[in-house]
Amino acid sequence: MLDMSMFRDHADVIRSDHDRRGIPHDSIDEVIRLDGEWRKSRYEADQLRKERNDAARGIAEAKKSGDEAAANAILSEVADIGAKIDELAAYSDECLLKRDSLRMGIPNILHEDVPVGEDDQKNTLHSLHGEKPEFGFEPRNHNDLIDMNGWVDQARGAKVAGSRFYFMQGDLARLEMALQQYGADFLMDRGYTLVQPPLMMNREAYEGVTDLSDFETVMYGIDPDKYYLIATSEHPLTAMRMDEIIEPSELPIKIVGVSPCFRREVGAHGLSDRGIWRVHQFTKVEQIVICKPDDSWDHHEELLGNAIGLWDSLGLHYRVVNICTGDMGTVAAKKYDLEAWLPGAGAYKEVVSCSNCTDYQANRLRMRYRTSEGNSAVHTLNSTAIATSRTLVAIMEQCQNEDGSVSVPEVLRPYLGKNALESL
RNA sequence: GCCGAGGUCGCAUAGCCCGGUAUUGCGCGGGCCUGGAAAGCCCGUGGGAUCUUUCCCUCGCGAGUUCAAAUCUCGCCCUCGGCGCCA
Repeated sequence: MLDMSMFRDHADVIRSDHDRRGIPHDSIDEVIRLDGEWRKSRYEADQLRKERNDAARGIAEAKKSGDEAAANAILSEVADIGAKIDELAAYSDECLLKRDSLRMGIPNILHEDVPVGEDDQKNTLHSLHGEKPEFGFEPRNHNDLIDMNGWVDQARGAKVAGSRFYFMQGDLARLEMALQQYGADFLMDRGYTLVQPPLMMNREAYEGVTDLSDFETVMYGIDPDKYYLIATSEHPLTAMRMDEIIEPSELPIKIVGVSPCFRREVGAHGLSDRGIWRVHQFTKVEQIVICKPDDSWDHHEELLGNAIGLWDSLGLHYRVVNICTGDMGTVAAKKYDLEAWLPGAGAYKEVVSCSNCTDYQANRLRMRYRTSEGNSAVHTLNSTAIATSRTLVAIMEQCQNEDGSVSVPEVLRPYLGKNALESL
């Protein structure tokens, strides 16, 4: 959510950002109008409240000196003031509520480096990493590899839960655990604190960190308790400090979170999605930074650097892209994706997403830090380190052998105690 | 699940019985003092509006009673403690 000062003093910045995104200005104008209405009615109600408070003080004085007649005189003068205040207050509350629910839907201001374009075809190449693997045979896609090795039981996953649920088993499950451990160790070495978050959140906290439409398409809701299963540990870990005023000495807060992630994946179907590339549940090692506004762009590059260091150490081939305006979403001001090469699919596909959300989440979460000029919103950033299911797919496809076995990346061998994944 | 206690400004606290301007300490920021510091003293330290001067709101949340609610009434949420159940 953008700060109100943006609408009052720099509406032109929001308008030109909407132009870059190719969306209309209606909501901006309406927010500004409602803000004016709110301020006006709020001021009038405040004046009436002042009258009432003055009268109440007068009555208190009169009663203290035993002058009942004077007290009653004041009382009759202000008899109907309460009703007037209620009426104005109801109107001003309504304006405020409308203003802010509209404001929640207005996206963050994009960084100037964000390329303009309508969809992911217009994302720009940032860098290429690792060697594209060459095979002396026709490489298989990961779905064939998990089937022939018995590593994932999709049919029984569908039976006990539903489509896109799965049982992961044997050496692939061991590799999954190794990735979690390795990813967490990698980031702890770089000064990040390991945190395991709650896997469910309440609505209020969740609204602080995500696009509202995600409640329909992404998150699972748990009734009757009104909880939501987290779609990523970014959500609880960012909301962790909501409603807090953070001492500057605590900043930057650097966290590595490890958790299962739950996603409805509404609308995703099709043969190309078979396997574990797009599933309802996976585990993710996530990087989180909460910092002072002036430092956030440096931290954004740091998070990208960590992801690159981690993926380079796995020996995989991938590229980094700079996400364009049309592919950006509501919350981030700038986003890099890492896209791993999948030889079986013959394409680069998204495995890491690295975002600077500036003060957008912090404003909604009322998450501030203390400065000598008062309290000011912090900036929040997040980046995938390892999304296990997709990393497993990249490893399977890039490190596969002709017999269908899969070589384990060097750095993971100590965690598994073997050099290749064996079939079940 | 049952019983009990509690939720007040960044933290800690007083006020609640008996309705009438949110108390004090710590921390933090600024100032005075100093060669410099410490100590001491003074001011500030939640949100908002504003004619820049003042005003309004804020005591877990919401309703009610009242001229007036941190304070009284009702409902809800959360935390802590005890008991029960439990990986």
